[in-house]
Amino acid sequence: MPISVGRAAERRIEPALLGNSIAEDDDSRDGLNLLDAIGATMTLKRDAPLFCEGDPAQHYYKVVTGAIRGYKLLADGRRHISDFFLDGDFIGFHTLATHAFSAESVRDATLVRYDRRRVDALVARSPHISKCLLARVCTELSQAQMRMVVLSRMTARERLASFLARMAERSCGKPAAAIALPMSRADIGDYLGLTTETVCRAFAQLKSAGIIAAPSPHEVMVLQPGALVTLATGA
Amino acid sequence: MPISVGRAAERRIEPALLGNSIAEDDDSRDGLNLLDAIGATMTLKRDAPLFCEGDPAQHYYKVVTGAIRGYKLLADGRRHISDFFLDGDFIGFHTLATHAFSAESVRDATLVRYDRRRVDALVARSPHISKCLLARVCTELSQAQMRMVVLSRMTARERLASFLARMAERSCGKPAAAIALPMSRADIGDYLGLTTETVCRAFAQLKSAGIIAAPSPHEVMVLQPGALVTLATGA
DNA sequence: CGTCGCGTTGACGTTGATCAATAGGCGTGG
DNA sequence: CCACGCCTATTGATCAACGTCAACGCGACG
Repeated sequence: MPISVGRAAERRIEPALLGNSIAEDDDSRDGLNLLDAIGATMTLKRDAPLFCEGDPAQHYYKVVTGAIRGYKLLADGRRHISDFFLDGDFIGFHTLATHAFSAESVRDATLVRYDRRRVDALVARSPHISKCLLARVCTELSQAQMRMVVLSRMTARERLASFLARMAERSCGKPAAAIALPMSRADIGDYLGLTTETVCRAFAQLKSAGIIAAPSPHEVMVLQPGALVTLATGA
Repeated sequence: MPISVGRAAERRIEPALLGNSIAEDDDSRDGLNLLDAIGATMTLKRDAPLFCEGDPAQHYYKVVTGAIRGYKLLADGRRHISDFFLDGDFIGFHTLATHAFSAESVRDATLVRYDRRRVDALVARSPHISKCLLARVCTELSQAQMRMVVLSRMTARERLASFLARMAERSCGKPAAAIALPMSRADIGDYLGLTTETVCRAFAQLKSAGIIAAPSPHEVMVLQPGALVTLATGA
């Protein structure tokens, strides 16, 4: 979720190509931050559930610290991780009546919880927030389509590269600094449609190619960002 | 792809818990049908392009007859079909400034084309349409997450079963009637993350298991709907 | 100090991809 | 109407990527 840095709140509304329905220079983060007033802080222990697929959705959430995994299970236990939610990410704003996936914490986490009815009331009253919300959901849909390409057509090495490129992009604090990977190899595997072992081997391949270095299993340094992106985009 | 009920239900939006942000009633299709007044009919020859990924989005579309495939390409030509759009489907309502995927016709098609600015103006003036739109995009996102499970964790046979179950659900005219499959085996493969040959073999497996019958390569009859759904849901 | 959980590596099996050949439908042109 | 050619579907044979099973190392924690 590449959240572009938002602009000042007061922004001219362009009736241009996008008309009024979707904001192009999306300051949806700022828009949704207006919700903070009605949020309540909560904490979650490692591996603790946040909600389950199919549960009626009563709340929205924002991650403050820690990491949450959203996942879906097949009847026989096969798991797919829909998304990792890290610092600053919103969870659940695209849910309809019930949650479309389960969510639990990867590690100890603190969240802000928003009462759904109060948020919805706020959204209904503010066209600006409403636009931000729609733009955010559209962006997520577009990203989901990109992930489908990864899952359906990329090799293990390319999948891992695309995952690491996304993580690097997110933690864009310092360039050549180590990226934190809070999740386990099994989590990464379930996110990429691979097994733990294949993820390990893909890590080994990227390391021996000199593209990344891994001071520890949960830290990665990108040595050749260009090569990583090339792999990640399937060139 | 919700394998359960009919097409109307798929588009239905639950009233509960949605507060004011999302439709209270289930007529998102009706809501968007209000747009018909500003649409213009057009036709497209087989394999003709409708728009390309990255192009500025000037129009929205609705399929009247025929079939459209939306797809994304990797640099080296690997293709993933994001979705097939069949009779009655809307295309592009979740696009931001530019198209997130390319689209071309699977066979001769007729569409309704909507000018984007006029639609957006309409959306901006009508909270009802706006709610329908948001609900629709949320539903699509949820379906995309289901497809990711299919692509990341299911076998070839299960993937094909899930595709056929979706097609059966869509053409829910007569129960035991033949389902039309307008697209080629290669298209189905690119939709499911498989090769043409593997799709053929999966068809052969489902046929020899007595789950389906295929009067012709582009028609399928579901003989055991229960078995198909069981496979499709990964039980 | 022992155990447990996770990561890593190795050996081997299986699924689906690749390569290749054949068959069938359909349109075109004779 | 028939012959030809092209495109797609199908099937077979082989290959490779990834999954499975297993062993081991290492750090955390009791």
